[in-house]
Amino acid sequence: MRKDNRLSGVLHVLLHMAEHPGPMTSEMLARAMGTNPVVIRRLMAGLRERGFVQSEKGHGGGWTIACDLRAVTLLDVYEALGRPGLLATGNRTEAPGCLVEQAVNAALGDAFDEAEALLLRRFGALTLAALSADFHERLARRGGSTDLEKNHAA
Amino acid sequence: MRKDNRLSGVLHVLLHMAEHPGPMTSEMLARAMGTNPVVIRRLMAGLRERGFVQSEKGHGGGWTIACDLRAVTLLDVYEALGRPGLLATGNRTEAPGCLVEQAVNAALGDAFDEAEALLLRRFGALTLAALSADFHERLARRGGSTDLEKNHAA
DNA sequence: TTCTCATGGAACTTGATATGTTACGTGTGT
DNA sequence: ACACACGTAACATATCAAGTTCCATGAGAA
Repeated sequence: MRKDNRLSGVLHVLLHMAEHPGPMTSEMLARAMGTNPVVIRRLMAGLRERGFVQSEKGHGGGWTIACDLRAVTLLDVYEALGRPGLLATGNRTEAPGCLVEQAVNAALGDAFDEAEALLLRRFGALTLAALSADFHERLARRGGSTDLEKNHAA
Repeated sequence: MRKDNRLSGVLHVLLHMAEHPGPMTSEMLARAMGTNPVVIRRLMAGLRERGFVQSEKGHGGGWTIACDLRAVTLLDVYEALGRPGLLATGNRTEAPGCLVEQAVNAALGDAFDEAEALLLRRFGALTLAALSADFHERLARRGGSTDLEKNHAA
C-alpha cells in the first residue's frame, strides 16, 4: 500500500530549521527534502496553527521554530498533522450485523488498537530535543561538519 | 489513506466456510461479504496455494477448508495474502545521506518496527479455531440461530 | 511608489493500490 | 450437449499522498 511519510518529512524539516540560524524559506527546505516548496507549506500549515513554528513573508522571511524543543513531542507533531491513520489495514466494516464478522473484528481490532496505542506512546515519549540530541551525537561521531546542505546535493 | 482490508475479509470468508457443511461457491461467499465473486477468488488464491483451502469446479463445486483450524494462525493467513504492509506510515527514505534524516529514521523506525512486531506476534498467537470459538460464544449468547445468511441480507 | 521576495491557498495532475466489474477459458458433473 | 463453477486477464473506479501551476497578499528594499 501507499505510505504516508508526512511525519517523517515534517520532523526532517523541523530539525533542519533547528540547526539553521534565522528563518528558512520553503524553497530552501524543499531543496533539502528533494521536493516542492508548496509541499513544505502544506506540511507546516498545521504546525503553524499550533504555534510550533512561525512564518514571515517578504524579504528575509521564511519559517522559524517558535517553541521549546524540549516541550514538544512527536505526538504533538503527529496531531498537528491531523492524526493521519497509522495502520495500513483494518476491519472491513464497523458494527457489522454478522456475528462471524464481529468475532473477526474483535480479534483484529484489539491487535490494531494495541499497535496504534504503542505508536502513540512512543511518539509521546520522544521530544524534538531528543531527536536533535541524537542528530548531534551522530554529527560528532562522523566528523563535525555542520554543512548539512551538501548531504542533500544531487 | 486507503486501507487494506484483505485480512479481515479473508478471515470472514474462512469462518463462514467453517460453519457451512459442504463446499461454498464464490458466489455464495460474495453475497455474504457484499462483494463480487472474483474478489473472493483473488482473496483465496494464496490460501489455496498453501493448502489451507481447496477448490472444486463444476456442479457441487466451490471452496472447502482443507486444514485443521487449530493449526493455522492469523499469521499463516496473513502470509498467504503476501504479507501486505501493516503500517500506513514510514520513513521518507531508506539509508539517507543526511544525518538529520538518519536521526529521524532511527527514532521512527524503532517505533514502527515494534508496532509491526507486536501485530505479527498477536497474529501468530491466534488460531482460526480460536476465532471460531469466539464466534460460537457470541452465537450462544445471542440466541442460537445458525442462519448466518440472513444477517447479511440487505 | 514600484519591484522583488516569500507565504497562503486553490486547483489540477500524477502515481500507487485496493476494490469492483466484465469477459473468456477450462474443467467437472448432470 | 449443457449448465455450473473456478482461473485469469483486462479494464474501470475510488482514494489519497505527493507533485505542480497559478495567482493573490503582504513585507521589505530600491
